[in-house]
Amino acid sequence: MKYADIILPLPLQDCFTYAVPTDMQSMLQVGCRVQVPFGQKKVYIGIVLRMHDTEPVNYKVKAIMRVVDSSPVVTPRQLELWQWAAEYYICSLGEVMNAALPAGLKDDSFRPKTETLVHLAGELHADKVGIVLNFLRRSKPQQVMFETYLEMSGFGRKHELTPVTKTDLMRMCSGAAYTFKALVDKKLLTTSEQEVGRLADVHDELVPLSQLSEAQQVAFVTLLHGVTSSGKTEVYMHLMQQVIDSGRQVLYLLPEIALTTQLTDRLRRVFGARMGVYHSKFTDSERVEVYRRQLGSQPFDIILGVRSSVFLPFRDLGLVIIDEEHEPSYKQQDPAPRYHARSMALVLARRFGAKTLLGSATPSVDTFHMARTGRYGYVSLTRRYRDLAMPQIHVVDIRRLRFQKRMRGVFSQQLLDAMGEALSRGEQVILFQNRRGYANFLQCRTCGWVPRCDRCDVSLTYHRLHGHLTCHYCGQVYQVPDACPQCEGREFTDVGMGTEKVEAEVHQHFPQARTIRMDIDTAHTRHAYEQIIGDFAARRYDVLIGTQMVSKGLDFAGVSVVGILDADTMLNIPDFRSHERTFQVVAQVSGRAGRAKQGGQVILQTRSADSDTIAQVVANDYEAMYKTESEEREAFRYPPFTRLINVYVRHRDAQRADLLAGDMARLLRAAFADRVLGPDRPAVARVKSMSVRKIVVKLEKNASPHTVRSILLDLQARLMMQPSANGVQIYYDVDPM
DNA sequence: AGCACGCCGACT
DNA sequence: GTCGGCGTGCTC
Repeated sequence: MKYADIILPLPLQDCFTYAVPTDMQSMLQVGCRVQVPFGQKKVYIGIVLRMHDTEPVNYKVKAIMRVVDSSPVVTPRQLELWQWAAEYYICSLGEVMNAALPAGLKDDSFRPKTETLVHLAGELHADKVGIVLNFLRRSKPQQVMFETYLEMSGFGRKHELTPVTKTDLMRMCSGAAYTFKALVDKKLLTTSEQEVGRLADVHDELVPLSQLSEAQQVAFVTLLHGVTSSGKTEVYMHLMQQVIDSGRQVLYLLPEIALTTQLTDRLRRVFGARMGVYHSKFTDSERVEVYRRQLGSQPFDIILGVRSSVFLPFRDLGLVIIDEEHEPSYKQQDPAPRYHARSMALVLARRFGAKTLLGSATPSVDTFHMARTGRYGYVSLTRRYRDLAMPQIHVVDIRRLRFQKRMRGVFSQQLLDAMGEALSRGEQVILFQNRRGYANFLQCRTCGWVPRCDRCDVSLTYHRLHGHLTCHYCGQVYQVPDACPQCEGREFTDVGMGTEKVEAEVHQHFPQARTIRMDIDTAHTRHAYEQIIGDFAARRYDVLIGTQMVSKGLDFAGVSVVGILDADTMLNIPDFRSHERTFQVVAQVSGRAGRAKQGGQVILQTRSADSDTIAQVVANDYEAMYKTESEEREAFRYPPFTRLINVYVRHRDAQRADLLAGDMARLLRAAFADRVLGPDRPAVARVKSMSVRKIVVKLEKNASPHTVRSILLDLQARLMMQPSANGVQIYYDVDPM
């Protein structure tokens, strides 16, 4: 075993082969981290993928500098999953490594957290302490600190002194660091370092699970289609208990935004310290600790985590729960690997022979299709927990109202009336508007000019609060121009409406109402997000105005009215899933109403009042939505009847992007015939100064991912051989969302 | 992804 | 005459 193939955390297709120095040969194992030189001066931490004796030809191998681990940090099972992901999502193993390992395992920066313990110097006998105190008389701070230490350690009261941490000591006597140092220098106190975990200790008392209804007992495998509040979490907890009792592990996946303290606390009360939480908002060191703990002999029985927790090491996984399985945020968008945690979790579960449970009130058409065609089991929980009434949805045709000039800003009279009544009864209101900012964009009154981003093909969003314009694609901030660059006009109108403008209009109609906004601008951190939710739940606000964020499983007992200001923004997105999305979002947002005792009402404003989707949402008829959607998708060959791969061609120069995308499409057509669509300009055709073109490939469901990958990479290589292909970037999005 | 090598504009 | 712009090509 003189050579090792190493995965480096880079977007490079191949592994790199290094020589294993003789002294390392006995200790090196597949899955261990190694430190290797790369290029002229770079040093990387890589993962051993394979060990062998085949001497590479054509280049001189470099040697491994250091073996970081004495035992693997990536198990053979994980490596298999990495390879599956790289193949299926057409990316490099290095990119998968980047997604799979917390940063602390990639850059060698992780140090176990230690704390300093303070002890009485060994040679200092009890009878000498009085002398010492006398001796310290001249320095009051030193005397105080020493006395504090004696007090805290139980000196004179106990035989065995209690360990005192330096942090606690300093806090108790509010002493200075140099005072402490003086005591150590005088050999009165000594210190030692002790490793401590960052993971908070949990000693909660565990509450037994309540008896489950009959329907819940049946739900063991498969798609759990349960309306909001039907008690899905109870079912999950019951199954989790069974699985951990049998000694196997559970992975409970949640979309980022749904991982709230509410849910964590609830699970924590039942499972206590047997559950670990893996969340991107935790510090990297905390994530490293969870990761390492899963490798060790005492792993958590349950991992509650977000997308990336599918990459954690598991010893014996018995159950995977994918909650809110329809959530698009399970799909990683930008840096490769563009993986879908739901698909990865299904693969992971299959490899372990673990049961999988997909839960949603509004399942994805893809998952529902699998259930309908008998490949997944199906359990429906139709009764709302404690038989809460489903909210009533009233559709308001704002197209007609606008035509009749009967809209009052963003509000219909009907919505204003409902809000007014609710507020006067002391109830709360949620307004949903899937757009941040104040106005959608600004427009010159005279010539119609619209400020756009320099680097992206989008109009800029006006944020009145900060008085500036931002690009929601690259984040670039712009000042509002004094005059229109086209006609020198000085007046601008704001077109469209975002959450900020909605809030301003609420103030106009209800000056006394206390309002709060929730979108990425106001809830950028987990803390800010939970603060808003907490404040609203505690009734410190009357009206919550938000984007998608407000739709996620939050329980607000005081809400009786939900207003959806403009359902069309979602409905008209040019994407084959836009109707499914609209149904899901409206259903989820509506679920926020009627948690109150008397059942709430939803006012849905739309310009497409006669569309099928709106009718289906109003009737709460998921099956009808599924039927329309699946017929349409079967006819036009979209998922779940095909598998899509988006091929993106990117170039600094727009014309070259067009040209090369055309070339790529021709190559693709030669291989995949009429399964190829495009090239097209995506909705945003230029991002960060790069022009983007999109080609869609629709493949049969049974097409081998391996074959598809090799064909695509082969075509890509052929494209890159053209001299004109200089500077082009090709990337793939498999199963795009 | 980095980083070095390499060939063309504004400066001590 | 150089310093440095970022185009292009390689990294075991």
